Formats: sequence, C-alpha cells, structure tokens
Amino acid sequence: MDDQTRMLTGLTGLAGLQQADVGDPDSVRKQQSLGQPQQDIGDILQQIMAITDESLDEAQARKHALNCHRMKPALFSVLCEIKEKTVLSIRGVQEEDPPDPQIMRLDNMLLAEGVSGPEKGGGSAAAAAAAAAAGGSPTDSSIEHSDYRAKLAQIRQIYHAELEKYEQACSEFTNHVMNLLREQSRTRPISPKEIERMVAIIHRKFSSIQMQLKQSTCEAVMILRSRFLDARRKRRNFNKQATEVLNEYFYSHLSNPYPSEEAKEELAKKCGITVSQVSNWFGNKRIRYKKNIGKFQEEANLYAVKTAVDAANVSAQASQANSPATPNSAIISSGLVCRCPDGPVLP
DNA sequence: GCAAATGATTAGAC
DNA sequence: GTCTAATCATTTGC
Repeated sequence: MDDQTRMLTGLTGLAGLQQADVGDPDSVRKQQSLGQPQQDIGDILQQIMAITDESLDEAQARKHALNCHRMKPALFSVLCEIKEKTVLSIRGVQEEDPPDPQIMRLDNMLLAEGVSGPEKGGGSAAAAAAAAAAGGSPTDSSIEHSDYRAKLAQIRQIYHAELEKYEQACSEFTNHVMNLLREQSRTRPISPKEIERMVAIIHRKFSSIQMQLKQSTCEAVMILRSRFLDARRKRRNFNKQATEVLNEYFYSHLSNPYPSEEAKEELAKKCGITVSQVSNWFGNKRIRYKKNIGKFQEEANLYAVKTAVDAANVSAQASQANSPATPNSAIISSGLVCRCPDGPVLP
C-alpha cells in the first residue's frame, strides 16, 4: 500500500466509513448522510495533488485556504501518523560521518604549505629549501624566493576568498531551506531531527564543493612548487672558460673520455660547477659526439691544436736553452691534427 | 620567431 | 652505483 492509498484509507476511516459497512443498504444511506466529510477529504487531497501545477500566487492562496479548512487538523493528524511510521523505518540509518580522509589530507597539505591556517610567511621555508636545492646564487634565490612568496600569497588570497564565498552560500542556502521547512511544517509534519538531517545533507553537498576547491588549490601549489624547484627551468649555460676546460679534457682523452672521480672533482673545481654537472656534461658530450662525429670534427681539431700548442709551450720552456721547436712543428710532430678524422673508439 | 645548442632528467641496461 | 639514449626545457644566435 503506498502512502497515498494509506492516506486515503486513513482518511476514509477517519470520515467514519467502516469496511464492514460496504454493501449494506443501511451503510449506503449512512454513507450518503456522511458523504459530505468524505467529499471534503477528497477535495482536499485533489487540491494538495494539484498544488504543484499551480502558479506561486495560486499555490499561496490555495495553501491559505487549506490551512483554514475545517478538515485540516484531521488530515494533519493522519499525516503525522503516516510520517511517524515511515520515519521509523529510516531512523538509525543516518549515522555521524567520520572525517573524510581525503579532506584531512588536503587540509594537512594546505596547512603545511601555509595556504590555510594562520599566515606564517607564505611558505618561506619551502621557498628557501627550494632555492637551496636549485643551487642558485644568493641574489637569484632571493628574487625567486620573493616571487614564490608573492605567488603563494596570491593563491592563499584566492583560496580564502572562495572559501568565504562557499561558506556564505552554504549558510544562506541552509537558512533558506530551514525557513521553507518551518513554513511547510504548518501543513505537513516535519520534526526538528528531519530539519537537522536536511541541514547535514546540505553541508555534505557544500563540503564536496569545498573539497574541489581544496584540491584545485593543492594542485596550484604543486605546480608553483614544481616550477620553482625544477632545475631545468633555471638552466644556465656554463661560462666559456668552463666549457673550454671540459672540451680540452674531452678531446685530449678522446680515446677514453671517461674521467675518473678524481678527475671529475678537479674539473668541477676548475670550472666552478658540481661533480654531477661534470658527469652530465661528459654524458651529453659523449653521446652527441658519437651521434655526429662529423659535426664535431672542427671542434676536435681546434682543441687538438690548442693542446699541442700548450704541450709545445711546456716543451719549449723546458728546452729553452737548446733549440726551441716552433708550435707548428710540435703540432705536426704530435700528430694530433690528423688523429681526429679517424675518430675515437667510444665504447 | 625559429632552429640549434645545451644542461638536466629519466628509464633501462649493466 | 655508472652509462647510454631519449627527451625535456631553456638559452642562444640568427
């Protein structure tokens, strides 16, 4: 039996029509004499069913008329009875929700990044750490630092503005719904618990929107951090002297261009770069040389000449008293110029 | 603005 | 762990 049927049965019972009376000529007479209340109930139900199809003003007038109807208390009590029965079936279903782990995670992250919670320098610690990790100069890092803080502050500002908007919208909507329910409670039974439940539903809906906001904010912070931390974006070409030192070593060890750890350290010191940068440089150089020996031929010759000249100078200084050899003869005798066309044997 | 050069990162092999 | 090969992201030179 659905609610409407139940309601009708209840109301029929209320009007005094008993099942046992059906078919009895007396009862028909009784029915006819009691026909007025039954018709009233029927009218009321028709009016209630039609109320949603009417315009706001018509509905408002209809509501007023129904509220003043002489059968309204009886109808209301039946509705209360039905409601009581149906509420019983869903009672206990609504439990207190445990805190959402996803929201907790986002909250923690926003707090750690200095976006939510009290302002504490807008993640300056993170900026400083990132600057240190990126290995930039003090000036560079301070510029980046302030830039990072400014952008984080911007995110923070947007986040709080949006959060405030959501909270305001949530409370406005909740008030609106509560007012509606209170008004409706004049015509249908609505318990405070039901209102509470409705408020909880609204809050859950708004908290899911809030979670989206938190998620987007976290993503924005992550992007900012990655942009700030990504060393590739801070790439600076090595200075000319450093490149020359590295190239000299590379071309003078072309048959085995794999510097030892000690050699790497020494090269790093000479060039003012890190050992891993030296390793990167040699890794790139080896692969690029191997891929296109022809292209590097000129460079190889150039450094071969340079090495030979240096060697000749050292040799000249050593044998200054005797007959000094010319740089050109040294180059020729070293055979370095001609060595490169054959190419090195890279593993 | 575009292509080339270049330093850094990554996955996979050893 | 290092090395290669591929790739990315930036800088440089035109």
